[in-house]
Amino acid sequence: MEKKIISTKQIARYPIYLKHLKDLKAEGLEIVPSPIIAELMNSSEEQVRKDFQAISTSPGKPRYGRNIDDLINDLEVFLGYNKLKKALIIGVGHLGGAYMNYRGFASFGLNIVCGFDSNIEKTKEKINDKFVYPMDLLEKVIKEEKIEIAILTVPKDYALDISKRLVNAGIKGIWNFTSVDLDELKEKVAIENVNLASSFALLSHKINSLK
Amino acid sequence: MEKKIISTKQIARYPIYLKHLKDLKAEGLEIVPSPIIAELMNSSEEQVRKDFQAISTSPGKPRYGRNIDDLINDLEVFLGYNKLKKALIIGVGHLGGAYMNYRGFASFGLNIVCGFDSNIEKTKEKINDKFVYPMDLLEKVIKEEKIEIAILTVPKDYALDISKRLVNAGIKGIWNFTSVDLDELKEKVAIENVNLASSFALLSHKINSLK
DNA sequence: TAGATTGTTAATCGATTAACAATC
DNA sequence: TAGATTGTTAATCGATTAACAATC
Repeated sequence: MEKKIISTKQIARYPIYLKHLKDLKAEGLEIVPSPIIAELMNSSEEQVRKDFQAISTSPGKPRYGRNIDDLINDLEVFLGYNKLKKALIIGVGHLGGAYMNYRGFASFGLNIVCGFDSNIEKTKEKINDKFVYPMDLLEKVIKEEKIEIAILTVPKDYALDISKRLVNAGIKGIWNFTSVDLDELKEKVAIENVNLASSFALLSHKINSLK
Repeated sequence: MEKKIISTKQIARYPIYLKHLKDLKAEGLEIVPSPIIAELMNSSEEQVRKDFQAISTSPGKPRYGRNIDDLINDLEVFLGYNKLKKALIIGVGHLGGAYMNYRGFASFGLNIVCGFDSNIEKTKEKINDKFVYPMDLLEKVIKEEKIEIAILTVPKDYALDISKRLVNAGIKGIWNFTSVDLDELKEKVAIENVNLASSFALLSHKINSLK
């Protein structure tokens, strides 16, 4: 089987497909034709078909569409939701604390093992049943627990130094919620930036366009 | 002057340019040539020039580059950071609460006026000096305070109904942190989605590619 | 069979990259 | 003047959209 090249735009769409498919399944649907999905995605049936072809293990059936269970399974396998991954949260401030409590990560197969914070006061009580450790235990915990992913929610002055420690300790991916540029590490670790400033710029521009 | 078409990708880049330019200014730089910026952005000098040309009010100078203060000012005007905009946070849970406390919004020109929550207990004390009001005051506050932007951090079952109320009350833009599809409202209001599932899918894919 | 939906191949569109003349 | 950087125009690249034959 030939491996298809999958663009970042496609990858960003797959979780949205999955959400819609689960909704349709909950409504009792068993077979989904691409025009139905295109409608929900505000896209075209051609794009839906190409996207599904790229990740599906079985072909669609002309005149019917695709089996919804197969498709959900293919998407979950592609997205890795079926494989459990251990993660930790670095910086248990307002945002980090919110993510300690967020239940939605479990649906990605993401298991938040614990948090880390440089403030000793924060390490004195559990959040959502998870320990918050002091920073000097970082390397030890990553290695012993075989943690793969770090959710980075620290103040920006600490972001780069801590990221280097994460890489050296064996972290495979950094989900970067700071505004700091970590690109110098991207040969050694997967980095995904969540940039509120970019997102807000898009909102502003849309507001101005609507006027 | 002819208006240039600016793509969403460009718009997402502008806040990142601004950050780098402010860093360079802090280091004492007064003139920036595009190769320097391209290096920081991990992009090409051609792209940098095109991006700046699209939003700048003055041309660059061959052999010198561009004046850093002019550029910062042009970017801030384009991004609307110089215009104060009132916003409110709907749903003061973990994430909404974190955003009530987040200081970074001020740099976008965003003034978080207050929060709203359906839980009466939450309305009894201020967060970061801001009131949390019960939901039945929503329309009144939006109109009296002339609020433009809503930051939506409610549980997903409430997202669509509340969004309709926001639109009817005159909100211009919804920054949607829920996983709910609000596209049916997009003719009436600007909507920008922050989708953690898509972002995480990109991280996972990068991790798998590095292996 | 007829027709809806599939998958493939070709055309279009848009963004990035390259080439190069203009200029301080 | 020489040369670095600009802005413009052309070429390339990639993703989306369109066209259409295949098929259940």
